[in-house]
Amino acid sequence: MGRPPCCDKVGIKKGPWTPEEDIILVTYIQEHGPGNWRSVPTNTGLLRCSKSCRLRWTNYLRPGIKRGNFTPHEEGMIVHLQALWGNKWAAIASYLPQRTDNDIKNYWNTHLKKKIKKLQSAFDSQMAPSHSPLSISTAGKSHQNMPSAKNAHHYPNIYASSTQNISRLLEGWMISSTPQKKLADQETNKECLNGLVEGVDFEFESVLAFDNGCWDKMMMMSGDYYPKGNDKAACILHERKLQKQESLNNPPLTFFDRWLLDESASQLDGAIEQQVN
DNA sequence: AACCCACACAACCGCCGAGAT
DNA sequence: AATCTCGGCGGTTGTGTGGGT
Repeated sequence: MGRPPCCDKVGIKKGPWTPEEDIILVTYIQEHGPGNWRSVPTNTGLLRCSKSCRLRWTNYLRPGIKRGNFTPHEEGMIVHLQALWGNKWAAIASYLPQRTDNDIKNYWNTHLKKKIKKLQSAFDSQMAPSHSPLSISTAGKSHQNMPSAKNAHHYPNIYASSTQNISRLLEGWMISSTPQKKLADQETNKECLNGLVEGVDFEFESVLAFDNGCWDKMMMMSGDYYPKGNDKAACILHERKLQKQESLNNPPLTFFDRWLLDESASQLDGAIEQQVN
């Protein structure tokens, strides 16, 4: 068979990351920028495989990641996009700034799938399946114009907050007042408004505004996509990659916008909220 | 108090594509 | 053209937590 997975190597640690490991990883990435993951375990002394380091950074330590409950609008976005594209989590995540594909995938598998199953059976009992807007999509493989992907609770109070702290520390490393930070501020505003319609709408619009390469630009500024500290050649190469991605990453939103804004979308949100209550 | 079980989610695995050699 | 390396993605698993009995 093929070569053994990198994480099967002797001496490679598995399991939950400790705060100490996180700090080592974050410190290294602060100095060298994300990328070249192969060299990370070697240079940091971390007993983790490169893949594990990359995932830890991408899903948890990367600045600007929002954790915690999904808003009804985020739920709605996920449901619509899943229906549209299937289980293309990375693509869906590209329309939900601050959420990782892993987070969305988990949320779908643990919450939304069940909710929709229930709702769908309720719909099915009342009308023909073709009228249901809630069918769990098996689409995805057939969609050629997909946007390309890029992108402790076990110690919820202590560890999650330590991760947040690391993220906050990193915000100082980021360029101040990035679009991402503005979004975080908007989110804070929204939370302050505590469910007021204005606040929710504000966030919703900001989500829809993530078009025309905003995401890529944001990621560049956050340092996730841009090879900070790497040599010039790597940067040029990266620019080329970005240009190439940009042409793939920005599907026309007009259809999607209309979908999200049409009546069925609000019906769905209502249905979901009803199901939650 | 002890056990069981469902849940939530972090982390891993396997596969794939792109780029380099 | 073939092979290798790296990084990304989606599916799945492992494990701690909390609620119920």
